[in-house]
Amino acid sequence: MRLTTRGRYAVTALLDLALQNSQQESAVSLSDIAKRQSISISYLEQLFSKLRKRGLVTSIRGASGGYYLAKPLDEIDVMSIISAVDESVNAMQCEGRGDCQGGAMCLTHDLWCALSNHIEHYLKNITLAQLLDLESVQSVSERQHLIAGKDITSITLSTSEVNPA
Amino acid sequence: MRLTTRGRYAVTALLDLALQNSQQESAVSLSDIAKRQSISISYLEQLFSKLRKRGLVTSIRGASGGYYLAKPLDEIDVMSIISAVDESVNAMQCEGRGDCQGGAMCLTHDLWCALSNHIEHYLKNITLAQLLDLESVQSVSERQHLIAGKDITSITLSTSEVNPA
DNA sequence: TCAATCTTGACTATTTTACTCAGGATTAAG
DNA sequence: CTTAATCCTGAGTAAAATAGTCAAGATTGA
Repeated sequence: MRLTTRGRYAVTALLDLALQNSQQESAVSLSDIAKRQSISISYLEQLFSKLRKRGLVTSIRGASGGYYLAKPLDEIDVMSIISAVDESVNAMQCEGRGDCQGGAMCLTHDLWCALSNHIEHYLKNITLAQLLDLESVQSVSERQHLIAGKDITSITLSTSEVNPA
Repeated sequence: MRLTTRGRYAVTALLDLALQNSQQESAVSLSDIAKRQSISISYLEQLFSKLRKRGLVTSIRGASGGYYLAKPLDEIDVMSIISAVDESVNAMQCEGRGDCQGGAMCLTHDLWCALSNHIEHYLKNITLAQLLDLESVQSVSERQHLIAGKDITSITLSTSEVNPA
């Protein structure tokens, strides 16, 4: 199982790209994203290389080049982003093969298998479109001068049923 | 976010302990668990030290000593086990403080916050008692000679709604 | 032309993981 | 009382992963 800052950076960067794309016609350069989100350009280059190979972004080379989202906002989910930059989001060391314990299945195989599926399903159902609508994303992006302030209705992630506290 | 093999080993070991406790009166030694689950004794000692400090197991020192579960099976959930041996299962680097980006909240703060809550809630609702009832745990433990074979009704983890495939 | 940008791949410091090792404390059994 | 089995503690370590940096090149708008 890997849910590290790398995946987080990737989602943040794509969210920034999405916000900027909505404000301007031209491609968005990595140096812009780097400044705004406090991520090093070199590191972003690494991440975007993988994102491009997975078909999540398209690139324009040369001066005034940069990146665009390759798909509509509601067709890019968080799971795709994370799995593009991390090798796996799999909680199982046997990668589903069931040979955890010297070729045989270990006691907790099914537990980790179910957990992986659970997380995967959860992240697959959150798209960039949904994230953009979040109130918190709106307010943070205003602070970062990504977009102009606008009236929004308060939208929350559908986690009320899993976070009753 | 940390869901590594360490947490896995801990759950596996406690599951072994639970199974053995149900078969014998005496305390279960780490060397027994080590043999059956292919985990080194030294590593188990490290894990059980943390599990004891969290009140999940009780120990008996000296010859023919060992461990018992400190609570009933249905009061020990997977989340407690994992958080006992891993520092955190928190997907956020700011640990919920919201100072992800140089003191301010980053764009994806709420997403990771929701994800953490989601996983946490999921794992809190799986207890050792439930795991013991799993058909796969039963069959694996029979292979490991932990328990005698017995007729069981097929019970599955309640993941059908998250794993439709 | 040239400066901005993407592209690629190698390199590196730090941290985490998954252990091992050594020695001490405790206690049931002989 | 002695001994062996066990828990207990803390330090040490090799390998892997993470989170980057660095250098050199390719492309292209201005």
